[in-house]
Amino acid sequence: MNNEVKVRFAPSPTGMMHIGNARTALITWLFTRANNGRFLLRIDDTDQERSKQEYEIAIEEGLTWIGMDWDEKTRQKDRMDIYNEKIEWLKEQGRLYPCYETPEELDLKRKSLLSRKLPPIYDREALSLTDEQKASFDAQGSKPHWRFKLEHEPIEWNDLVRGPVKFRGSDLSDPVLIREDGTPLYHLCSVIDDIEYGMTHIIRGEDHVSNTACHIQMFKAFGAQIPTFAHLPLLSDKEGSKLSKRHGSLSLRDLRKEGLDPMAVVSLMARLGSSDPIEPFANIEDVVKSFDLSKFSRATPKFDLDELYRLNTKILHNLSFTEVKDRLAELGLDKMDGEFWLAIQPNIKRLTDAKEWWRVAKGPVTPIIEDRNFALQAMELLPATPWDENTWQEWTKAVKEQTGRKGKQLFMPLRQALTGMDHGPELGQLLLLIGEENVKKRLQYSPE
RNA sequence: GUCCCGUUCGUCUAGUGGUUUAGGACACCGCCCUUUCACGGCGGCAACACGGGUUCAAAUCCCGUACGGGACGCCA
Repeated sequence: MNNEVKVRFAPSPTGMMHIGNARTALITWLFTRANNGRFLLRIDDTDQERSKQEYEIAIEEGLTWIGMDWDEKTRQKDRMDIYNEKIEWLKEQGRLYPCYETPEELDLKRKSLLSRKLPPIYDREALSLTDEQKASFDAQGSKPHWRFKLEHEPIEWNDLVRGPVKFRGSDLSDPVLIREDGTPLYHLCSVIDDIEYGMTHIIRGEDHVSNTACHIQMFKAFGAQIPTFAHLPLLSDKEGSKLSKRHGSLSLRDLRKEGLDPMAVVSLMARLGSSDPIEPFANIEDVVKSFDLSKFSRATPKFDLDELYRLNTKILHNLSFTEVKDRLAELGLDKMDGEFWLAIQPNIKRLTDAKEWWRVAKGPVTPIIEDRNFALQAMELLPATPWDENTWQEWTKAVKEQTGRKGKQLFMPLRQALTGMDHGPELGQLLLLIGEENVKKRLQYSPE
């Protein structure tokens, strides 16, 4: 007997890991780590039709990318024996009953109820089937699907996010637990695994709230202890409507491809919708330390990509060269060194901007020269190599004395000639990175 | 359609009937720093969805409306 916190994240491998899903995953994980608990990654792949291994791989990649890990991993596909065993037990308890309606018939029933302005809840017709009727269906070769018989009693729990939640059993349809082909469905597998793996807390999206009502009765039916539940609101888009995939690249894989730092994603997702300020974090351990599930609100937070990029910029501005070295290499900037990185770091918004400054230093650059004589004059005054950190000052001082230019009149033409741009990193540092050859070439540049 | 949830500055939120000229963070704007941009420092702007009610007193309690979300699958 121990009180160790045990939590799982249970995605179904039926699509790419979406930012909304990643948020739930991350919060679940942070809660576990903040409580020194055990984290289980459970692949809910009972839907053989839609589950794909490539998605399972993408999920693991995505989670790993944002810094998550897991103490254990399981796959529902591999646990069919256990489910079948529990199914038999449930049948013996009389909590499972066979139904012979076809999907079309059920659909018709729902539509009919809806048109009478009634909630489309299953009418339990199969419950009153006689043994003869069932035998007749079986004789005709009809295979039943099986529903869990809910008790029509109040269901209540204290949700860690939503507070006290109440349901009436009669407001819910008896959930189908077994398909016509005999395979178990989500509700069954999920509850069994939650029991078998000793989950103490179930943290998931609020799309599961009414499922929880059913699940609580299933936990009871199995004689298991009921875990603590927490249902997080789903994210909405900037405008406050449903987060849709149309709105652009919102899968973890896409965000990664965009060159975002995973800590930007973590920083935003760990704080969005909570009363703690959204701030850039350099490492996930600090996020764990400050994590508090009770600070999350019931309201639907808006997800704004711009906010993610802002955080990304701030995080980038604090990364040391060793931390970005590999990622720069991935961008083809394997020749960039620490000195270069330090010079351009304050001027980049995204890591990919580094490529632009590399180009500015190494060329090709189209210099902007409005006064050719001035540029040539400046070139004549260039100090002899080797250059060092004082060279810029020496040079501009000489140019100033010689030409009488000062301030913006002095510096802007030099910047434009050297970089072809009117903004950028400190020229003193840039000068060294561009190098004598390029500097001379650019100062002598003439169009055509 | 039915049930459930939500709605406080642009955004995330604090606030559980009087302590509130509604607080913070980010964004935005301004100033300073900087012989560019960025970084940094300082300051400013800015909100209780709407309508009723309860109360001496309401962002806070109740009812309704609007808007948004969720659920109502032999998906998870």
